[in-house]
Amino acid sequence: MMTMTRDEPVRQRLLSEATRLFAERGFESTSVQEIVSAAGVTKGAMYHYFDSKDDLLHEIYGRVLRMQMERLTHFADSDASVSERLHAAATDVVATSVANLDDTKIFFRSMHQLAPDTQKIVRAERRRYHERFRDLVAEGQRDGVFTADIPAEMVTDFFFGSVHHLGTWYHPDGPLSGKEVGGHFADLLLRSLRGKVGD
Amino acid sequence: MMTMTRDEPVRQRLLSEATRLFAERGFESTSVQEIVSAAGVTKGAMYHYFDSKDDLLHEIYGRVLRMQMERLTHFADSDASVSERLHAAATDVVATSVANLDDTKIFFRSMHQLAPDTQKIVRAERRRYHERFRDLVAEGQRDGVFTADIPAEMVTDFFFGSVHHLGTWYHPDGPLSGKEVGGHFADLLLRSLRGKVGD
Amino acid sequence: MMTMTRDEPVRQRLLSEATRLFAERGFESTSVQEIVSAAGVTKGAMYHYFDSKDDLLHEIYGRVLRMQMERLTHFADSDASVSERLHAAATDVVATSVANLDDTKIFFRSMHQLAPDTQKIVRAERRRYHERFRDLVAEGQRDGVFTADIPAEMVTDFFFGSVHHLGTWYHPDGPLSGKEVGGHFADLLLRSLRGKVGD
Amino acid sequence: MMTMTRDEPVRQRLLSEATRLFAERGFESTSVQEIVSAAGVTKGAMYHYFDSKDDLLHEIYGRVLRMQMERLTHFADSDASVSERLHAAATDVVATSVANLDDTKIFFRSMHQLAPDTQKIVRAERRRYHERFRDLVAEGQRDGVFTADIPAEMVTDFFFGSVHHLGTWYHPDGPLSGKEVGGHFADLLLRSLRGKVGD
DNA sequence: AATGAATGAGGCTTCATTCAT
DNA sequence: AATGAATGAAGCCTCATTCAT
Repeated sequence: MMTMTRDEPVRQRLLSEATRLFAERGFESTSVQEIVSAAGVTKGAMYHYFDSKDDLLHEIYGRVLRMQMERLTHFADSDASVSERLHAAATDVVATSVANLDDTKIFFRSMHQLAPDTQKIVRAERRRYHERFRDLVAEGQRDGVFTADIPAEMVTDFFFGSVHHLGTWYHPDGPLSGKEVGGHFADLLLRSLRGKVGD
Repeated sequence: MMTMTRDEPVRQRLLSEATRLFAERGFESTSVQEIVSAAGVTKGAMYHYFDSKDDLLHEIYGRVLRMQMERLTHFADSDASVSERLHAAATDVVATSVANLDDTKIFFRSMHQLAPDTQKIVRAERRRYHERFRDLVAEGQRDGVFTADIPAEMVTDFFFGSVHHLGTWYHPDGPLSGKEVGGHFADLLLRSLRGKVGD
Repeated sequence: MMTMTRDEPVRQRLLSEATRLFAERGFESTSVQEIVSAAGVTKGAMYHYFDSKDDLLHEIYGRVLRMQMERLTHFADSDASVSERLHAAATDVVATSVANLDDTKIFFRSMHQLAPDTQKIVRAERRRYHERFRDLVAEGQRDGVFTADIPAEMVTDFFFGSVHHLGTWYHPDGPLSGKEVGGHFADLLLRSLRGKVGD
Repeated sequence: MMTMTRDEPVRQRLLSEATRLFAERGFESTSVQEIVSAAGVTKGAMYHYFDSKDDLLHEIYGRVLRMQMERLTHFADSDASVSERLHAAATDVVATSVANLDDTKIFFRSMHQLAPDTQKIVRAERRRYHERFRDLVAEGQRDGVFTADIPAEMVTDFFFGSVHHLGTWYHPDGPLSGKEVGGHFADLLLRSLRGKVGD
């Protein structure tokens, strides 16, 4: 009587399969036909839920960005010291990137394939995320906890380069968990901010 | 009757324009027609010098890898201390990546677009480069100069992630030269290897 | 539970919007989605009132033909002289075509888009209308009021070509009203039927 | 040794078949596939010679307009009286329209299917043609040869409506040749311009 | 060394229509 | 009376590559 199928199933399946395929072979090399076949529906169904192939990619970006921003805010706004907050946030973004490795692979590889307008929207959202992280570094620098001899902006780019690169080398069945890699990455970051001890 | 154009010019121009276009809009989104138009020749000319579009990309990878390997070897094999050698090598790869920003943009973005066989060749070459750099880190760790609590392999991936990410944010007309960014990056790397001083 | 919308409004709105859109961009270039969106309903509603997109167009033709036939009959059956009757009928069809310019634009432009069977029906109806007008011309020729050196059939096609062409050049906000244009057209027609006065 | 095949064959065949098909079933209802199949080539060949389906239609319009303008100029610039020149031009445009009935069918039926920019170009060209004809009428009115009680502009629209309508009713295998119909049409036009003799 | 016509496969998208509700 | 998800066919166009010259 009352339908239980929410609007989720088909739409969700399309997003999942698209994510998997885009990560596997790239946005441009994945055909809409492959996506809908994998999701078990027809093209018409896809165009019922999404405006275009571009829109599908846009949704993937949106999902990732919303999640990462939410998590970053959570860690950045805690009561711990700035070192602890930055360490926690850094560990988490690595763990999350590893847990959603397909998203990570797609992120920087496919950004330039988005339509110009869509790209602008995504870049702006991404910029906000970047700035929230950078502010954490800057806060530590202002407080004298971190060395200030390298611009917070560059430190952030330095670190996120490493994060985005995870998709290139990390394998889920390798020896280290995402959390462990995250810990190492956070250590590397924090140490590099300790300044010119013996230099 | 009289041919003035030597073999080089056309081939070179094709490679240059292809590099520029692949960086600007991606490999898959650049048509052979666009490349030859930009180079001022016709398709026939391109297929005279290159086997395929894939081959063109392969050449770009080859050129980059040959150059980077040569430079890395130069710095890694010098007589300086391992710290100095790693610092110099790190600075140089950043400066070189920035000087050839289009190559940097292409590198990780388009690797998966190469034909499987070509890809295998490029990955192997890239692996050798990675290992040479990693060996430098491992050498410092063995010698006790660098902390060994994080695998040299991971440190290398950590650092090269930052390097490859340069294409995403560096602008030639920004405030910092490639050498300066290289210096900062090398500092961050070296410091993060100094180990658990006060942690 | 309580439905306020009567059958008419939605059906009428669909016909109006379809007419407007078909005139504006053509039958084939107008999608069912555009029609129902413009009418503020969904596709299901349209398929409730009409069998198909073709049926919608058919209804438009039917409406126009019924109206024009009715008006022509009115003028053609009056008591006036054949010249007066033809002049009045000619004036009126122009004025009416101008008053319903969208219908006029659609008429000959989209006839061939109708399904074969529907087309046959429309053409037959149109033929009856044409014949009624032609008979008026023929009557005048038989009575010696009009010159008979040009077949009534051709005179009719000559005149209706001009009428159907109105959609191409007439603008409601121009200097002349539909009635005025009708008067001029009727004059041109009647004069051309006066025969070889000084020729 | 020396190739004789001019760029004509394939391109010409494509234009011919497209003209035939557009006239037969309309621009929108004719697929590119149907055109190239009819011409015995593949789609790629068509897109080698034409930018788009729209461009193909544009070429058809161009060809017709160039021809008609040339012929009109020829008749309008002769040494005969204005009546004779107008009669000759009117007769000729009808004969030519009948000789190229497919072009005539396409002309007003498909104009609105052209891309906005293409449409603007075609309309401007068409406008020039229209004005040349109208000037002939105006000249006669100025000279007192034709009655001036109806604007030359409207007389021109009146007449060309009839001409464009030819595609709807004329059949090459009917009793009258194009020249004969042209003569009748020209008579109707000229007579309607003789003014209020006995009215 | 280089051209340019031509292929054939495949890509994204649109759309009229149906159907369960 | 009306919704909206889904289909399936078709449409326009792009493109890497080949080949005769």
